[in-house]
Amino acid sequence: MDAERQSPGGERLAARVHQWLRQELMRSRFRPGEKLKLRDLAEELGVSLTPVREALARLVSENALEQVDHRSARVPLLSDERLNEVCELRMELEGKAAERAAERASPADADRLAGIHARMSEARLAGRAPEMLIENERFHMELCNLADMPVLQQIVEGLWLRCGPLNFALLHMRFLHRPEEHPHNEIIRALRARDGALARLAVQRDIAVYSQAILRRLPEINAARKG
Amino acid sequence: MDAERQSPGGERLAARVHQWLRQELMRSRFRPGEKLKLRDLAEELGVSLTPVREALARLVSENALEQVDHRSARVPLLSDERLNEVCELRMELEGKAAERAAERASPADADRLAGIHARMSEARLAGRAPEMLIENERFHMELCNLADMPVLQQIVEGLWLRCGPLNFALLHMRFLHRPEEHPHNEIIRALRARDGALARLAVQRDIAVYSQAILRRLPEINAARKG
DNA sequence: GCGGCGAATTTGTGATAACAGATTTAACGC
DNA sequence: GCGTTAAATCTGTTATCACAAATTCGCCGC
Repeated sequence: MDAERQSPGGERLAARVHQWLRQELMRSRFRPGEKLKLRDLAEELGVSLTPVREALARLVSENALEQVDHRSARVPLLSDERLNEVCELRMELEGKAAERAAERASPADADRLAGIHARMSEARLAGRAPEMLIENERFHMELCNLADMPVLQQIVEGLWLRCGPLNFALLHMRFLHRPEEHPHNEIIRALRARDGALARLAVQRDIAVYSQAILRRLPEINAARKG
Repeated sequence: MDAERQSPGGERLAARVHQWLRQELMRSRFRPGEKLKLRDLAEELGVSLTPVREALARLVSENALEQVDHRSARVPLLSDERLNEVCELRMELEGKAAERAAERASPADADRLAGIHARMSEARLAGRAPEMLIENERFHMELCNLADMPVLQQIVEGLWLRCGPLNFALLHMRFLHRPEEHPHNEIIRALRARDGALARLAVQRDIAVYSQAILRRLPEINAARKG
């Protein structure tokens, strides 16, 4: 770690740690309730405490982590009510984003979204579940991006980050939708038809199904929090 | 500053700096475009760079500040579009909060809100403009609180924080509403009548008027950013 | 005067060390 | 054996230091 002391590419170390942690969180590497330790993370990444500390502080601010006793940071445990609230807000905000996206998307945008969904379906059929999660996130983020509302997009990203640690429960789950009637397909159709209302309903249906599926598993997710 | 070296009351220094900066931001002490310097703030507060650094990192995460060139943090400049987006989201989210608040608020809750509004009106008539801003914020936050949706409340707080630095423009402004028809009064009536739809509309009207007023001043706000 | 170049200062970043509170471990007494 | 307590360790917080990138300032040549 002495080899490249100061960040050479103008890239800040703290930002890299932050990004890395964010990704690991979305990949459900850490379980709800797990405590993240400064020195462990610093050693694994080969950096000092300082950038890790800054990254954790930022993640706490984003509510991706919570400060347990004014001391250490841990992955939050979501109660039923809290998960319901997050999903309700996602339906509200992603619904609005989808509506606006449908009103402004070009055919090329719709194609791009279709490509993401195709890769996601392919990953699912091939059993590459983590990749499926990543592509699913990409689909929703790209849809938000098409709405051209950056503040809204940041808020939605924050809401996703809260649910990330729960998604490992999806890894061993059966299909949530039958492929031919996946809400993503309907979203893509809505974009092509410039039908805002349809896009909103489709994305809300997608979230509702996700919400129900996770909610059923929530007891066992929160029970196995000793690790 | 050597007097109480280590935080005695179990209070973290970084948290205190964060809270202090947040409040100064809401009181419009710093102008949009102004750069916040680590060593200046550290000296003013009598602490070292470390806690200031963490506080700034958190505020950047909350989008209360922005990182300008991957280096220093500054108070964001809001474009017309951005301000419009923030206000649109506030109307959406605070509208929802008001609706839920109206469905669950007790008469005592309505009284409390009426008390806050009374203090706000009093401060305004007495010419204590900064106090008026504080009480106005308190009114909206308390309304969100009554909705019993903590995630929603956090998001709304974040949106307020983005507008905080703009509010100094309100200090020298004429009344936005004639006192007898202030939307806050209608909100209180809606709470007493358990009328969710009315509460939503009233809060949205309040925000819309605010939005228009600030929007008119935005050019001069952003012009005087040499600070 | 004016423009560009280089040194000095400013400013943020990361590592390290000292420290305090909490937790774990160990030992002792009963 | 069991409970209590004290020592050792773990863990997060802060201050200080060293360093690099950016900015500022001043000097020189034209």
